[in-house]
Amino acid sequence: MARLTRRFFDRPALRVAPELLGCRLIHQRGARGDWLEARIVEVEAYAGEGEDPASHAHRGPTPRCASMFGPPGRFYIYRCMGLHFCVNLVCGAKGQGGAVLLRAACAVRGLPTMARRRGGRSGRELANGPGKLAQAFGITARHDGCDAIAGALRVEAARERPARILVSGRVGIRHATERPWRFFVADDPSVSRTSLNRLARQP
DNA sequence: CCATAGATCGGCT
DNA sequence: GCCGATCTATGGC
Repeated sequence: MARLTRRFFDRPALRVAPELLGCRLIHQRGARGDWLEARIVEVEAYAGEGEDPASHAHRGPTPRCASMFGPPGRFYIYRCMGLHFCVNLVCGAKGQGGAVLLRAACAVRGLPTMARRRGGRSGRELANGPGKLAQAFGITARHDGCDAIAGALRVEAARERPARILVSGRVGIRHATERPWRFFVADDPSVSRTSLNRLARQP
């Protein structure tokens, strides 16, 4: 077990985000159930209330983003475009509203279950996007607000730090509010494919 | 390879 | 009403 600490998440999302690369997203379903595990390869930071126009927390708490304002180290899960779910980790002190979006991961354990949930896809296609990652893990709104440190669904510390990390703008954010807050593992096939990848730089 | 339509929900212009 | 922290299927080059 390589548990993360509450303190790890009790920092600005921008600081936590790059350190989540290489960490493991794990979904342990009962003593005899499946063990799903994936190495996180792409994340985005979103700041709290009043700091970041692209963040759901920008204008303060709403019913949807209430868990962003809860204690750090828990999940903020929301439905995107009416269809998919996106998985975030709450960062910073309680009441601030910061979070890191998990955008992509490389599946390392429980591949058959993920493949079934992903309609028979395999390899990098299992979790190379925010909605795909949530689908592969079976994550829905019922995980919103759940503990991400010791729960059945959780994040564990990295065994090895990624060799090279790159930064780019966040995907799908309007130019006026754009910030270089997307972090991903260089040359990793499980990173989502976007034109921003070519423009990425060293942190 | 690239562009686009459609699914469908919460929050705000 | 409209737009968005998305993905897939489809059609064109």
